[in-house]
Amino acid sequence: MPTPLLSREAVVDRLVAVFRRLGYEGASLSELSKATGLGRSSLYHYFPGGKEEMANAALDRLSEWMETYLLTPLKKPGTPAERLERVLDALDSLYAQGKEACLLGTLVYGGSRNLFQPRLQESFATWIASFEALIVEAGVDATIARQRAETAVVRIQGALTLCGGLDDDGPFKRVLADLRTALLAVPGDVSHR
Amino acid sequence: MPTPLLSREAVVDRLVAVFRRLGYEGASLSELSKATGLGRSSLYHYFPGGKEEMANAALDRLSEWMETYLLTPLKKPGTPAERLERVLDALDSLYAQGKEACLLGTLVYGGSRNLFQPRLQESFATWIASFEALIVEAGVDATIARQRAETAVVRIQGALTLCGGLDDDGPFKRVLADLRTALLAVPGDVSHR
DNA sequence: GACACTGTACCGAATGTTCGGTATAAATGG
DNA sequence: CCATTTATACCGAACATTCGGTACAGTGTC
Repeated sequence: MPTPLLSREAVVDRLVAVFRRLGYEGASLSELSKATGLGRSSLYHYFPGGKEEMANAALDRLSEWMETYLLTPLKKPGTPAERLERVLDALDSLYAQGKEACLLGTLVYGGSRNLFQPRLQESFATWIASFEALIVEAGVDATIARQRAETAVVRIQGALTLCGGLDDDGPFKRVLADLRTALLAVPGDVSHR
Repeated sequence: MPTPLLSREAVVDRLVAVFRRLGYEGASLSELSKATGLGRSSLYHYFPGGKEEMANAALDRLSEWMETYLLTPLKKPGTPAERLERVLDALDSLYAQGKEACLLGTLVYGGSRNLFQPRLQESFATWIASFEALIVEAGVDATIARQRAETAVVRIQGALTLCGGLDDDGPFKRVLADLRTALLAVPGDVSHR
């Protein structure tokens, strides 16, 4: 076969970008075609299931990302604090310092949430769970760790919403900075939750 | 002239509901028509500017709501704690205990954000400002009050995103419960931010 | 020649929007 | 008090466009 101009991975990356920016309903085939440089037929060659399969491929890509940058760091060497640092750096770059939206958020809002909800559910759950594991490992009580992990994801998501609405990446930067110091704070110190 | 079946206010309320549920692109005229009981052309009688004007009417309605339930309570009698209680109750019911999405969030995600961004910006800003005023009044330092107010809105928005993704209203309930006790905590106590 | 891929043309359905027209109720005028 | 006008509320049907999706005839590589 001719060398593809774009690897499948690269194609999916561009799909992800469009879905993040425009949402599921807003991401028309024309837009997806323009963004990938592929004609309609080529898109349907790679994704016979059409737009829905493209969105699922985008979600696959995100799961892959989470595997790499959230779950794997749990098993890597280093203190919990060091590994948290790496995770937050990865999130910072994933969301372009608060300037780009979250694919999960994009799919949560928008009329086709039900199409993807099982996957959204799973993604959010493993996200929280990975934070939780890290916090527990830092010596925090399991119950507190659990709610602290949820709060962390809540704050990141909320910050992204606010950044989009305010057209200002301040909230995201502040949340991330705070999480860096607050997420692993030890039991004696009650200054964070 | 004929008696209207629905007051304009009632019509807008139903439009709001559809936009919240489906987003701007997802809210088709057929859907808006079905929800209001008005034919497509009748909708254009009320909103000559079409779908965009309908969404703006929805945003007007939200501004009205904020005026009533966020800004007015600032000037009402009662301790800051009492007034905060009322504000959070109002938010709890606005979002149906976490089961319904935020119109602002819905418009932030979705490809037509730029159409509404000035209004989104203003809404988020006054929301934060109203919290801030309440916190300051409770005797908290202005700088801390500011960031605490932002965090509160961040957490509410994030919780709503998570509730949608997880199909579970737990996060919203927990955030609201925490805000009830944490938002006005006095300077000596550093247990919240 | 088999295979992976792509461009073109096309489909039915749905999109947002507009037009022509009807029904009703209040206001107007005698 | 009645007839006529006028303003409003609404609908059905059609508008052009775009939607997601398909059929097919290639093209270029192994």
